[in-house]
Amino acid sequence: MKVSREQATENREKILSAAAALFRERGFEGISVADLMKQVGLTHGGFYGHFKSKEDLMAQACTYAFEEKRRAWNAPLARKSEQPLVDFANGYLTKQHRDNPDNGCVIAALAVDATRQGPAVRRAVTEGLKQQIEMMSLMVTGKTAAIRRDKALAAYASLIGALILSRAVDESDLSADFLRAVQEAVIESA
Amino acid sequence: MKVSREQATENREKILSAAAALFRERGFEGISVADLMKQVGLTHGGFYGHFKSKEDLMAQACTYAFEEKRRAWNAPLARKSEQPLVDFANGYLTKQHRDNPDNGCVIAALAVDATRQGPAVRRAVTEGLKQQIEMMSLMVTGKTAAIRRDKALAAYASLIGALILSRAVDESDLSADFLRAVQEAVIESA
DNA sequence: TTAATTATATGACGATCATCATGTATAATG
DNA sequence: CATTATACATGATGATCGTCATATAATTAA
Repeated sequence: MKVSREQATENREKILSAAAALFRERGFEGISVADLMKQVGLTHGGFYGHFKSKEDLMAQACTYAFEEKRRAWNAPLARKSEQPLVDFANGYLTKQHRDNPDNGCVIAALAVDATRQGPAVRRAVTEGLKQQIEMMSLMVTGKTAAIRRDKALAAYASLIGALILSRAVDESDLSADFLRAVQEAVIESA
Repeated sequence: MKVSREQATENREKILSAAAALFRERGFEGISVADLMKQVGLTHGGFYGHFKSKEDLMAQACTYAFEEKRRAWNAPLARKSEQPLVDFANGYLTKQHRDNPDNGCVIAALAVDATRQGPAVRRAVTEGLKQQIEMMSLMVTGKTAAIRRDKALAAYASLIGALILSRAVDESDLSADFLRAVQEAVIESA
């Protein structure tokens, strides 16, 4: 059955959106092409009309998810907060974010997975990460751009580390401690 | 073919050791039972004489790897270094460590994977992580034990974050920058 | 309206996987 | 030495996977 050109474009977008969520939630290998298409309401065969391969989708879904998050995370800068980094960290290191990876940070959810994927995925992840770092460079203070960049690199490593650890442990107190301890460390360093 | 009881124990140990390395290198799903056994020089059938399931092996391999690393990473404390945290970070944030995950930090390699595994794996990872945090609490300074623990939590998040990011990106300059920036941040905070 | 195009559905392919049943040769036991 | 126990080998099972060939039906173009 064919579908209007408009509908087809919408379907493609739905696949991307569902993949961006499911990959973050379950990892790249945690969702099959068939299951993904089922979630979108299509059958598996149609997938290859939209994407060259599953790996092609992985890369595009990462880029899609990065763009999706960029606007939301730029809020502290957009509203010209006095302490944008602290605001950003406060939003990033929440239980809400920890418990909803499907709508969360691409890096925290998929960076390790991406290490084991092909060049296209690595490329997409690196580009998204670099844009994140650029954004965070605007949130820190420092005499030179190089100093600000280093601060951003270190701060981002802290944030994704804390989120990953808070997700990995099976003790809720310890999980919360990671979020809080790094939040306080960010505040202190600001 | 049967094998001496001693040889069987040795084989079990070899499976654990190989799994601890291969899981860290490729992720839990990145190595099959058959391939793992081949690396050890055995066939896949014998596996289930040693382990209840692959997930059982995952959990045991994590515990094995944690113990393997504990001694090495305790060195700065054992030699009563003046700045044990800095020494530890200097060893942790190296290209050598980045490029050899199979012999490296269990958490940096498998924490995200573990999030998607069953209770046994989560348990093993949480226990290993807690011991790491305890060790790092002895490397930092602070008035109370609670303060030292918070410092250790934050420092560890930074370290694993930096290592994960340095492994994920496909630009060697950026990769090195993550290692260096966090190294400097640790030195500064000490 | 007719013809060409194409988005999706159906079904199949070969590969890979975890797991298990069974066979076999050797160690352990007496 | 004879018997039993068992560690491992072989091979099979059913499930799942990515991918593709083909069919179908509806849109688009003429």
